[in-house]
Amino acid sequence: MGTKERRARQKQALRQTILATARRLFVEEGYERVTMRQIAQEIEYTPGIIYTHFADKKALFKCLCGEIYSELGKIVESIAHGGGSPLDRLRLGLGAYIRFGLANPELYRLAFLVEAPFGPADNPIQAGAPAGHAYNLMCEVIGQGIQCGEVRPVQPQAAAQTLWAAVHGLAALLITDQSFPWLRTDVLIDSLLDTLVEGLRNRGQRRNGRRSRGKG
Amino acid sequence: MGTKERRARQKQALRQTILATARRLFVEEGYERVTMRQIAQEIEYTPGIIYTHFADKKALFKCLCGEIYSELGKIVESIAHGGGSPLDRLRLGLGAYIRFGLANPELYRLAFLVEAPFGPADNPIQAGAPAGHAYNLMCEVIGQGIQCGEVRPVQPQAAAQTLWAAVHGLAALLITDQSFPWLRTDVLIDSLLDTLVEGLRNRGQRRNGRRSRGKG
Amino acid sequence: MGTKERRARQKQALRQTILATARRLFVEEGYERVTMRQIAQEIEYTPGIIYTHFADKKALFKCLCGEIYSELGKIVESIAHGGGSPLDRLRLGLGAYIRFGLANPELYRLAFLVEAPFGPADNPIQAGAPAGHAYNLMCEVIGQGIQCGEVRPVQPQAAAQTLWAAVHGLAALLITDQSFPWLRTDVLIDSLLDTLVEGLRNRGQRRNGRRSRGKG
Amino acid sequence: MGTKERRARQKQALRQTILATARRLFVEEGYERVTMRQIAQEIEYTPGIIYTHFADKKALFKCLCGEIYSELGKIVESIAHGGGSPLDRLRLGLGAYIRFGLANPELYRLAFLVEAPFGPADNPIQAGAPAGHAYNLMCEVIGQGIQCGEVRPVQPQAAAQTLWAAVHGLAALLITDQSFPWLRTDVLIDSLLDTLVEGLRNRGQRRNGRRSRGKG
DNA sequence: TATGAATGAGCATTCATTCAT
DNA sequence: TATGAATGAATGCTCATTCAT
Repeated sequence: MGTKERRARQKQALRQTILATARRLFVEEGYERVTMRQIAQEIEYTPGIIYTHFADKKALFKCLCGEIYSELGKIVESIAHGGGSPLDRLRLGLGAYIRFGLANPELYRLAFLVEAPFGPADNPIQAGAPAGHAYNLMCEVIGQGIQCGEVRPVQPQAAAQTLWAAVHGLAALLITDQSFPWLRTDVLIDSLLDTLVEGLRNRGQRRNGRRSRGKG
Repeated sequence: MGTKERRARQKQALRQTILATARRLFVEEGYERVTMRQIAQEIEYTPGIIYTHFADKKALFKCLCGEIYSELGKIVESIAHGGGSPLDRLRLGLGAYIRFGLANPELYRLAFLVEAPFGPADNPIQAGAPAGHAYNLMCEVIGQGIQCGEVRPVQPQAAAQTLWAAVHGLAALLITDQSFPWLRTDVLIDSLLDTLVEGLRNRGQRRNGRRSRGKG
Repeated sequence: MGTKERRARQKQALRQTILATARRLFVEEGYERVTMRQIAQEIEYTPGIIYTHFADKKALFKCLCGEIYSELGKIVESIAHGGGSPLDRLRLGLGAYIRFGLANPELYRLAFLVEAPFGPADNPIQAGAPAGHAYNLMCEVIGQGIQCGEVRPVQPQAAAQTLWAAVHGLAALLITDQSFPWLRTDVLIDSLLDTLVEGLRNRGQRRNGRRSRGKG
Repeated sequence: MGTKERRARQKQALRQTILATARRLFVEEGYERVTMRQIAQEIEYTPGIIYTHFADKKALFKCLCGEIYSELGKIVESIAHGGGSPLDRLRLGLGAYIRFGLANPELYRLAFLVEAPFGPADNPIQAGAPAGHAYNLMCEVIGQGIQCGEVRPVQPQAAAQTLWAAVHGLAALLITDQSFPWLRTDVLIDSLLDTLVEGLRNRGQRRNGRRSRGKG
């Protein structure tokens, strides 16, 4: 009989409803200001029901974060694994990162801007393989760029952290600070990526840097 | 009567004490986790006294934000008005921005990270003239750089917003995400500024770009 | 139909399982701290099932108490009916009482220590015929002791109540107060029984009773 | 001005009211079943007020226990320090103990029968100097009795623990089990004390006491 | 018979805020 | 001006119990 299945499906659906509602509220109001009662009320259940799906408020929040890190990680990876020169792939990946953040401001805020209730120990950002993996990929790609002479001889890790910081900054400000007279998003993204990529590019004074020679 | 004056002075002093204490606490623990009692206890008064200076907790917080925007703005300005080539001044200013943020993670967090209990409507960031002024200055300096050939022909506003975003990103991540295995702060700041400045520098194919000539 | 019987048997079995599990849990954690869910989980059923056997938590608890009084009563009886002089039987019975209590601290606690959710009105201790029976036996044995000259001429009821109180006290304290630096259980039991039995013993009208002779 | 004093007095009065009410409720219903709300309602204040006098529910309870241990300890001490032979003093002290328990059944219940929310670590019974002191005194008095030949050669600690257990048992049962057909309190106390004291008394130091002869 | 989703009342505790003094 | 007692509403969370299936 399908009774069991239907029940399981319904339970899953409710779980999703809880997650979606919580996600929205956390984003709108911040972790601390959202109450379990509020979430319950929004989904028209009693608070207790949430505890049949998540151990506590923190667990609910963590679950949301996990989802997001995973999504973001996958996107970046898929691009970094694609074709093109290292700097091209870097540019694409960073662009995808920002655009994902801007396309999902709630998620991005949730994952990187909402004050997390985590101690440094159980921060899912590093525990989460996907995010860590994406970071490692960036280091790799930068290393490849250096080897093939496309990228200045920088420390790959420093560069990777730098690049991440920069794109995070743009995403964060655009999401957070909607009252500032920002230029068009496309313009800003291009401007940032131009600056970052050109700032990393090997200008090949001594060697045969492709670009500079091609242009010179 | 000097009595009145003395009283006014005392009141001002108390107000400052409250602000200083609140700043420290908000920063150490976050807006939500700081209680009025905590502040009062720290200054060795009763909670009620705070309400003779500020309407409520939110008002106290807003007042602090205003102060911070102002401080940051002044620092950046002072450097941008100094000597050196445009890119040099830019680099100095951006570095000062990050370093100020990292030296005062508390304030920075307070001013730019989301814990604020503000809706987008009453965010004091837009009201803050000082911050706006610093932004205008950056545009100006970039314009000067373009004119003297040191900087690629970019749109000054786009570049200014881009640069701010990048340095904000680094400050924000370093402050927020203490569980990530960051490299040394100095290395990261230099790496970021190198990338940004080089990414903006005119590679002087025709003219005498300082850097390329010095190295070539 | 054997079906009906089997069902009845199964239901009985489940009831026993519930009782056994509840007994263990109540004892390990106390009435208030045991939850119906906990019991249900332990027997691998859902909480609802308990309500098909017992009206509510209180009823379940009462049922357990009844069982316990009965067990204790039987043990004491069996010994009192055995052989030996009255004081010997008394000593054996009292010892058995304490040892039963200490061997089943859970049950003892359940039956005689205050965690019960009963008002004085519906305390099942008075309803428990078995316990009462054991008490009557004690009076009888003491009477026999007096008659045969082994026991001082005391009021049998007073002595019986006294003895019960004393052994109860030791059992209760040892069970309840595990933080006190008690001596070895055996030592304490012997010490108590020595004192009680000697305190009751007739000091030798026929034999060389010390005191009476010393005084005479 | 007496304002401060009056306030202090009022605060003390409220504290006493809280203690008295809590004591009554804890005794009537047991620690777990009493809620802070209940106490608050009873004294016609909001729950918060309790927390201005006691850190939490546990602290409130501990405070009550402390009071009781102290009272009991003092009573026993004062008697043990009085005049008379060791056994006389012992008898008086034990009697006082029971009578205090019966005269203050609520307190006694609170201190020794209510299921305490303490781990073995922070049980005030041993931390509490008064109770511990009383116990030491008993050992001492018993030791004196042995030395002067009034008491059988027993292990003082074992005897002390035994005696305490016995009187506790009587107090506990009389308080707890009001439905049993107990004889008159006086009769029971005398009966118990007779048995205990005679059970401890040395039977014929100079002559042929059974035990001493066997050993001598 | 047994499930398990769901409830509703309740818990200890916290805190911004008020107000008589 | 400053106090501090007191409030009232809220918070995260728990649990005995119910009931459609």
